[in-house]
Amino acid sequence: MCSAPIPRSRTGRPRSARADAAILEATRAALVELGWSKLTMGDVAGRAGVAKTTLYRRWASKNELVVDAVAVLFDELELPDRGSLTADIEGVVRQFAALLERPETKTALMAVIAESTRDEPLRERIRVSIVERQKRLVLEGRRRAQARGELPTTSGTAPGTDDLIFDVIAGAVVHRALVSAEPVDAEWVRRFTALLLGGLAAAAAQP
Amino acid sequence: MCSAPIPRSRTGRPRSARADAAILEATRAALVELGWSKLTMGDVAGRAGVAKTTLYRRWASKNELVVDAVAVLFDELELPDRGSLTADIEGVVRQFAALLERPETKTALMAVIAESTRDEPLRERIRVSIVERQKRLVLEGRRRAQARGELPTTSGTAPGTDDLIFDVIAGAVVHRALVSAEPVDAEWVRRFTALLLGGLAAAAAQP
DNA sequence: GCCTTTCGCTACGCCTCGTAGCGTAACGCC
DNA sequence: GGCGTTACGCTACGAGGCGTAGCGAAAGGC
Repeated sequence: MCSAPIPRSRTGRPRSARADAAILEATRAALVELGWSKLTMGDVAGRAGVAKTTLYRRWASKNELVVDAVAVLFDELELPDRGSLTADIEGVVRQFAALLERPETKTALMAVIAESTRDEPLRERIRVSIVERQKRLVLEGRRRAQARGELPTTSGTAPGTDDLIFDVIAGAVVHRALVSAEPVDAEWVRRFTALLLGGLAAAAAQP
Repeated sequence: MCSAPIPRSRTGRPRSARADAAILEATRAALVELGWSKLTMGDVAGRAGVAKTTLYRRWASKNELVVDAVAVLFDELELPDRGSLTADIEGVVRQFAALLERPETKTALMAVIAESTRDEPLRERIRVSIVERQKRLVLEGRRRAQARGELPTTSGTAPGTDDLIFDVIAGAVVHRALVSAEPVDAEWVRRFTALLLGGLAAAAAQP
């Protein structure tokens, strides 16, 4: 999330936090207007009102800049208690779909993932800033469902189940929205959730 | 799939089919070596032994070229009858995962999908050349499972079910392999298939 | 008030893009 | 076999982005 992890000198002129915010905001604006492929570092610098060199002092490449600019959007995802596991899943699926509808996430997410297949540090950055960060939703949802008695306790659950569920939910929604390019409407959400819950129930029945 | 659909004049020197094949092969080789972002049209032309202008006469952009170069790889997917729906699903999931392990598909697939979010014709090209084309696997698998009595007949199945299943399978595997960047090993395949089948069984029990 | 670091700015070499123009090569048709 | 048509290889070009270097000025810590 932060442009320079920690090891920054204590002396000298400090980096402008204002510039950081302006750059990330400008990056998102540029993504909306231009999309990933036509976004240029010079353009972002111009929008943010900073010099291009300032930009390169903080982010080594367009990839890392965009990851940071988009990552914060995913933190908007929430999991309010809707009373049942079904409602909780449907709610988060709808939220995630809405997030993927936004042009800046739509055009950036797949692009940085594509780049990450050839760039291990970038993949790690994505994993830490976005993927692992949002698994909290699965953990919270399961914890709540267990409290309600809708799912068996953790002791009876195989390790890696949360990862599996996360891949299924996020993967299906992304594929529906960006690859199939068809709407994630109420009907689809209902049916997908029913499918997933049916699978979870079956798994709970016979470990 | 074909570079120029059909409306090509009958007179004059015909386009070299040899060049077509060489270009697509060179594109795949370049994807393996350089990845998506560093692949250039000039480089592909050089590898294929053709002039850069020849390349532009057939494909308007790098995006369309790569879609055509990669699309044929997906046709390798097969669905041999493995005796049960479980085995059929596990088999195709393994095949799909193996395909996504190949560097040329790994780096290209996400990239062209990212581009397609801002390029309607490209999205359509992907849909026709790859996505819709591979739904045949779902249709065939369901048909077979119905013949075995493992699934109810089509009449009792809601429309769009095949699309849902396709999004779940393809989405989950892609997400596991490229986003989570963890191996699609035998254990994961087994558990994912069990989850999906449990969901299908539940859906069949109560329409 | 000095030292250190960042800042904005300008300029640069390098590369890729996509196109234009040329002469030549390969085919269908008569 | 000749003619018309189209594709081909080649060269060259302007446009534009990349990433870096070097400068003087500004903004903090001590």
